[in-house]
Amino acid sequence: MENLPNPTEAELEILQTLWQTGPCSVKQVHGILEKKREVGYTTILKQLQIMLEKGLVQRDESARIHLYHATISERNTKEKLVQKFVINTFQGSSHQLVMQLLGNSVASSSELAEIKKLISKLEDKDASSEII
Amino acid sequence: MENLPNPTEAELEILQTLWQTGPCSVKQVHGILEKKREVGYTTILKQLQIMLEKGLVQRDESARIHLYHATISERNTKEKLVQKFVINTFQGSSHQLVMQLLGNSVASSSELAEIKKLISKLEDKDASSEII
DNA sequence: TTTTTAGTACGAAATAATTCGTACAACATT
DNA sequence: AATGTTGTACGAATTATTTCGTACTAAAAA
Repeated sequence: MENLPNPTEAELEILQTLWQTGPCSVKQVHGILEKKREVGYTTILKQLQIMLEKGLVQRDESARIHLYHATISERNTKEKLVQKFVINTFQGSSHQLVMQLLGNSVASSSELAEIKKLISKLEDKDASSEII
Repeated sequence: MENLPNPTEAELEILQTLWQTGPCSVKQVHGILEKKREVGYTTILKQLQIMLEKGLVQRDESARIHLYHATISERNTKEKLVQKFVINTFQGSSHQLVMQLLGNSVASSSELAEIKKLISKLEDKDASSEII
């Protein structure tokens, strides 16, 4: 349970690739990211090396072509990032953020339904804890 | 309608102060922020000067003590920051972010009620647009 | 008028983040 | 074996962010 630093923006972009694709060579990561924006091969290589130093990724060096994989889970990483964002931007009030998200983004009706379902579940939990 | 850069983390901290308190001198901002963390007076001064250059704040120089105020609205700024965050972290899916927020943060029942109310309103809007 | 106080301006150091050029190494092909 | 191809390593430039020391200026106090 080490305490790794939060990934930076560029690092997160690479992590997303690794989460989605699984273990990747530098070339693979570069190929994927280059479709989104122009970026040099060695830039990605260097990023991955830095992330290795930080412990954000590990690599399999048994073959000549090293394969990198994320050492932190998508779920956990995003939770931390969200937490930090909420503190910085909404002084810790995630409720405010939810309200703004609902107000701005046009959620589809199926998405709204899903959210309502989750809320009901939460309310049930709430109610049962009140009984104690 | 200029297009100003998004504030950095330290800049946002200062903006929050200005939004909450209204026009402030450097000393006032410093006084407020120093309660949260140790920070030098000239650091805040310099930040405000940089923010002035960027156009994030304006100042009233008519008196000896300059008064700074935000040029960008809290609402608008946070919308942009949220948008960027959602793109970086959730590939643009604000729905995912909402679900994670609800799942993690323990919302109070009154907050949940408020969210439900907003959803109903959104569903009404949705329904009326479907009729077309 | 001299001195002290309270402010702003300026420059620049420290740190972090991002990017890439060049060199070197291993493998494949001729 | 010689040559080309495809990797990794290393160093360093660039840019953004954050911080603060020192100098200067205007006002207030003595």
